[in-house]
Amino acid sequence: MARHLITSAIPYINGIKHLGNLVGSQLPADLFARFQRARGNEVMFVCATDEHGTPAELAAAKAGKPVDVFCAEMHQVQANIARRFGLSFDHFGRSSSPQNHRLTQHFAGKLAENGLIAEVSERQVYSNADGRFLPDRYIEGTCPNCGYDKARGDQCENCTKQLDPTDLIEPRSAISGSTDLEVRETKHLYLRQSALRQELSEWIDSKTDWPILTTSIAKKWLNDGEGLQDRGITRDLDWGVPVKKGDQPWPGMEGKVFYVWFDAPIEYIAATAEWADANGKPADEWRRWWRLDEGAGDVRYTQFMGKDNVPFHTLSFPATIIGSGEPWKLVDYIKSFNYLTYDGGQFSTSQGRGVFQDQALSILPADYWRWWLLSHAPEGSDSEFTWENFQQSVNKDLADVLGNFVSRITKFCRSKFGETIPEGGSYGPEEQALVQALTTRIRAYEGFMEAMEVRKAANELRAIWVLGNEYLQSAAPWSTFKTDPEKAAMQVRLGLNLIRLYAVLSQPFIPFAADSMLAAMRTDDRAWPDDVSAALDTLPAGHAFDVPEVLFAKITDEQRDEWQERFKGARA
RNA sequence: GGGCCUGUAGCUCAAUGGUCAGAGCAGGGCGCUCAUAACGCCUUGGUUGGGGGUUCGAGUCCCUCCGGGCCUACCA
Repeated sequence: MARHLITSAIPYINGIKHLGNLVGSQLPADLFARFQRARGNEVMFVCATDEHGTPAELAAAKAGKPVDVFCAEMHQVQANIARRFGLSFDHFGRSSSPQNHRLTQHFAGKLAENGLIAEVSERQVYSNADGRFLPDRYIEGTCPNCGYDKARGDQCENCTKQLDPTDLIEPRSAISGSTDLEVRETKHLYLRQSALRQELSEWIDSKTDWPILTTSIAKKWLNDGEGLQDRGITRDLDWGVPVKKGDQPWPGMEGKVFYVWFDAPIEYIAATAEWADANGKPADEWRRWWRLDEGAGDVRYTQFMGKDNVPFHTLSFPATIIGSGEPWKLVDYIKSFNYLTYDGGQFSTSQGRGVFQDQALSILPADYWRWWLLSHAPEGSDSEFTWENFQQSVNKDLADVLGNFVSRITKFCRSKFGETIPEGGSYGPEEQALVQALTTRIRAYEGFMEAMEVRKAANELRAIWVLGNEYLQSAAPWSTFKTDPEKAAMQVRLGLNLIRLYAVLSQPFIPFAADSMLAAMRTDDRAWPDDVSAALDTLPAGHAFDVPEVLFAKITDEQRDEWQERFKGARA
């Protein structure tokens, strides 16, 4: 039995995410996790909220709440949304957990022991009015290059010139607008990634099967300019993991915390530890997923993320792990995604453009979104959400092809044989051909799922559904019933068994509908169809079932128009 | 500016350098009547963004131009 460790990029805490965040990491990760479990493999699927950093502090302040309270609340909100989308995390943790504090401090201590931490004294902008150091992009002013008056300290959005905050004319805090700024000396820890460049480079070069999107971004950072640069891993903030060297104080670093991007990936490990603690399991239960010397030798580790996360997962986090000198599990495969765009533009949290996760769930069941998003996953390039496409795809694939199949066969059986699987008859050539066609397509489906070819897997699954309609059309039990009721009984029995088969195969994509289908067939047999012929004998003659409610109601033109209007911008 | 990705049917996408560039949707025709006016079969539709080159052979490799997107290290 294979063992799969699966992590999804951890969503930031500062608000409810839009659909792009869902399709870029959590949803495909869930698809893969569900598939591997369905195949009988052992799976550890973890995710968490990413809770540290300046934006979290500012969002909390805006909400008028202490940051820890704000994060605890938002964690619950996000956990609830994730549950309602059917995201099957074994644990949904928090990067602010005590487990992550300990592990982050542990890694920093090991890196320091190995000479991979440098203490650097630098000058940063401090805002007296805000009482905090300001990250470059939180400083605004007039661009010295083009005169644009809302240039940010890292770059001018108008002329795209790279800037240093001290270049700005009349700089002010982007938070309060205060011009009472000063440059202060402050000391920070840097992770000496440059010292690990060769090792990282060879490691990346060995990953020849990774998506181009993943490796090209990594190589750019490794080779651009002077090569991989060291990265500051501490910040002058109140909220975060206090800087410590293992469990010891770090002289000179009092009052500082680790940089969010240092502790966030470590949360993958910590979330697994949180899982063990939450379930009353001893530490070796989680360590067997992460420590090569404690049982993780046969684990395959797959990460899912949007392309913006790639540098941290291909370089910074591996540098942390390799640099620790300890046998922690490195990622085996990184599946990265492009962006989902909304009606020709970007989803925008600030402008309320596009559909947010809570809104999506408030208008349609999760499976509608799961199906559309996964079958249109932005694998090769960015993909676009439009209401027309969404309505068309969902109505056709889910309502017409799958839902109507379930409806027509169950209702036909009820009217001719009652709500019990009918007896009699045996397979002819048509049924043999169907089994053969199903087998071919199911094997292809497995291959695509194994390879995380999400769109291709969706296409194949849809083609499997279509086979059911093709069979019914040519078998025509409504005709055979008139001349040969036994044959019609066999055809109907096969059709009803297809519903269970489809539920099992479709469950990674549309888990809620799959559950409804199994419930209607009054079975909980989720055995994977390694033998298709046997799988179609699962429900025997005499087995009672229910005609289910409409599985997928269609999206009407009126609904589509209303939603299009409602979500075009300026969130209520 | 630099780097990377991308451009294939009206739309969304496929195609280890090798038959006539294929699917789904949309459009058109026919069939069926079990079904959510659903399903099935057939079918229209292409100078693969433009131009040049390498090759026996290019959607695929090279050069160049045009369009779209992303990244560029203190947002995460």
